[in-house]
Amino acid sequence: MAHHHHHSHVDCIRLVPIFNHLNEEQMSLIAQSAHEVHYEKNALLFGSGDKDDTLYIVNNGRVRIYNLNESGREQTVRILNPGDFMGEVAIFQTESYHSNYAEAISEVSICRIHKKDMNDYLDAYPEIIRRILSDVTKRLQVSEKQTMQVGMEQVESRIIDFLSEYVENEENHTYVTLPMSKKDLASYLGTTPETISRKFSALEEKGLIKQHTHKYIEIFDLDELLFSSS
Amino acid sequence: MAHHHHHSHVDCIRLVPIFNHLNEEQMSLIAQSAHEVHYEKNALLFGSGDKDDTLYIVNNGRVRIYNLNESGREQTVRILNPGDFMGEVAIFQTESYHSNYAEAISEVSICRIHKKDMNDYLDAYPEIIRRILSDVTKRLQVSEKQTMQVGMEQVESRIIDFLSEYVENEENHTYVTLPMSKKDLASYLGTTPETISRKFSALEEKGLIKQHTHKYIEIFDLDELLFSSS
DNA sequence: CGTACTCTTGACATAGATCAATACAAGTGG
DNA sequence: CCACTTGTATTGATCTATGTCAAGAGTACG
Repeated sequence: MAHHHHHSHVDCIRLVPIFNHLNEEQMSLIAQSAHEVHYEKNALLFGSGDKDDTLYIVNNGRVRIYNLNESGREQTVRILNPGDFMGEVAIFQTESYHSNYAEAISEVSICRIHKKDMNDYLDAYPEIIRRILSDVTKRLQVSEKQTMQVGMEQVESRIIDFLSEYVENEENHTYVTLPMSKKDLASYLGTTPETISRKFSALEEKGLIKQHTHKYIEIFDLDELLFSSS
Repeated sequence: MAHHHHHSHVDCIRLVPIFNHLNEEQMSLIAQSAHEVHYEKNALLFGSGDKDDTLYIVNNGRVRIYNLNESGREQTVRILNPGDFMGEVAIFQTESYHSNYAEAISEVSICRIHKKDMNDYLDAYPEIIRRILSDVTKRLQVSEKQTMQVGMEQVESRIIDFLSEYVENEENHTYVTLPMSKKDLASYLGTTPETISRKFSALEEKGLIKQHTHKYIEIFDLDELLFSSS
């Protein structure tokens, strides 16, 4: 399922915000203790309750983190892109158990660094831990916002808010390329695919957006769209 | 509204998990740069968007952190007890703005430490930042769990889950003393006071709990209660 | 002891979940 | 490169949990 490569220099260290302030020499030292691992699409990298003591850094591809409730519904927590890391729960707390699930949503290459090694680097280069803290703090902020949205806002507002975070502009076209399937978007926004589908259709009927393909959505008037949600 | 005291030794440093591994001398050094501030019940310590660059440590009393959505509904994010800290968003990220609201839910005394001073201590005593990271990581985990619950679970399950985290035992009595008003509980669980009220009544009718006072709730059979939610 | 919350209960409205059937898209193997 | 299979997306019909509005009861506090 997962197959291993060994390089003397592992590229991913160089790309990652938590390490890229280091010099070449320092980075290649760290790289030596990192294992590169590949996963195919849909592979489960780890599950809730798994004992583990490595930090995962995404080198290539995308990973989805989610939780399961008792009735088996999934709540997507976040999507990791290259340069993002995960598994810090297992590293920075005394109990080394994962609290959620990580799934490859494309072919993925990952660098894994052991807790023990990581601790050495944290001691040697204190800037690393500051960057990690900054990242985790940011994520806490995002997570708290997501909690509020999921608990208090109508689905339509959540969608609009989500879209507004992914808008791009190009020669007076405003559009969004959804970073995940609508199924996963539903899970991220705490609703069902059916409801997502209906709400997108509703926005389209109101003339606010146009769905060119399932993932490519044109936005006619962003301000009006934002206004309509409040 | 808030009145200031100056002590050469500020007690709160001693009590706080992120500092209490330091020796007396180190703690009193830090204490010297900490300001103790008192707030009365219902005072707002800070609001979303406020520029600020201090870390807040709760010395006495309880503080509620919440967010507001556009329609003015509050989502309670967490309740701080003595020893807990907040405001790390403003400290550990480059932009020094609060992203949520903090309100005293009792009379409160707080220690405030400036970003600049804090950074010095982080450099001098690296263990502090590790403890902070561990705390923030833990909170991220809790927040992600809360997101899932608010998004995916029925209100009754959320209540039961909440109760199960606060159960105490005493001479074959199982009970919960609610750490906040039902109004605030509603906000924490992403619902309304009315719904909370109804669900508690429903649990009582099913013979699973008995509400002796508004905040003191006896639980007859915890296992059965937990079972009934799944 | 009365003013002001918080809490409870009722009646009613509705957003969104669920179930089911069909259409679309993408990936696979011949 | 085209059938075929599998998963994703859409749309409709129905059901239900929970929100909203309103009125009364309980509690706490000055």
